Amino acid sequence: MRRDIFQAIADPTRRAILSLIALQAMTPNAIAEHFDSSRQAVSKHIHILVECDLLEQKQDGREIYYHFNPKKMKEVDKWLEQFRNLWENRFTNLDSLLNKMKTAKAK
Amino acid sequence: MRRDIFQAIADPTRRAILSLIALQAMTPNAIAEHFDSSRQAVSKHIHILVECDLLEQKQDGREIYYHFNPKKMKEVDKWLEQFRNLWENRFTNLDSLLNKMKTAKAK
DNA sequence: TATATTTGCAACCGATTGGTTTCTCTTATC
DNA sequence: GATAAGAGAAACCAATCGGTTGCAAATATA
Repeated sequence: MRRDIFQAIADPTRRAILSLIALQAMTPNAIAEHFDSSRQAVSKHIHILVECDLLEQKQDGREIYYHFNPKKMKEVDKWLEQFRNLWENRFTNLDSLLNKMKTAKAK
Repeated sequence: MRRDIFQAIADPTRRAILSLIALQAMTPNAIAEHFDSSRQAVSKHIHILVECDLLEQKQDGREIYYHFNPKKMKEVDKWLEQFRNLWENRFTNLDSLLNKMKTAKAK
């Protein structure tokens, strides 16, 4: 099943894993030590993150190092783009323009 | 139950609703017309978006207009901040710095 | 070679999710 | 006043989620 990046970052544990891996590549065991749940539960989260390309794995003997893939995270930033002008500059967006026109009409 | 904004934007229908409302405030019926599922299903999505402050409602007679709240969406942008330098400028982040040090050591 | 470590995979389970249908309430409209 | 329309609330349901335990495979290490 194909995973969605928005679904991937919906879980707080997965967001915490991403914050960890973004600083340094780690093995599943090392990651799991940071959480209360079992290694297998963490491993399932990692699997989901790999499925949607947020993490990449590099085998080293019997250990697997998981690396963060920033390019994929960029997709969320890209989606946010449509809203960014709404909180950065409220006077240039279409909504306030329409409101202005309505107000002008009403007078 | 308190909702999480990341859980709120995890659903594709809810993301589509947000994109709609960001352009113009709308009533539940008007929103529901854009989707295949029932009005009640869409209404539940709206309810979730209101719960986590992504939407605000303004009553007008028997109609309710839902408005987009950009400030709340800013929270996602804030969370992305920790990853932004990783895709914008790979040479200033800690990871590549450590890699450089490792490479230097190996020589 | 025997044993320990690291990891993934499968089965199972209760809670949550997203959908439906049905109902009630409020507000226009005839 | 009677009827229609807009919207929320509740009950129900199949599917998915996040967790667990148990097991198998591959790789170090004694």
